[in-house]
Amino acid sequence: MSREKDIYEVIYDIVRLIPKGRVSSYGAIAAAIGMKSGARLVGYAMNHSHDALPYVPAHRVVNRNGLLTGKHHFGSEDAMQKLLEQEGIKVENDGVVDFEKIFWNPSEEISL
DNA sequence: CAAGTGACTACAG
DNA sequence: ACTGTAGCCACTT
Repeated sequence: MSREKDIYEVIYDIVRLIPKGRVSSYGAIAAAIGMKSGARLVGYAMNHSHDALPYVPAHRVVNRNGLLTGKHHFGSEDAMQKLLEQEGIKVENDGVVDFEKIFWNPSEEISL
């Protein structure tokens, strides 16, 4: 347990910064923190996000295709889709509708 | 120190 | 178009 902020915590912060009604991709977040090829790390971090506090809206994070690849980790396969729909995001065939339109780029927010 | 893991991404067949 | 394999990074044991 390092006193320093682990990369995971940084990822959690990014995910928490995702505004309601928007979604982001693992690769985008990874690139935002400087690991443009560390998409897997983001996914791995999300897996631990269940212990992260405050709550991490991991349901707003999808793969590059906009597919709810991590829905299985929410306990119920419909849980993630349900959460997204509650935020006004339409989900169809396990994929976010208009993903490119509601896509939130963390790099732009972080650079600010 | 080395090997294993994972909610990804890209390229090849 | 779809399936399979490889590369990638940081953390854990």
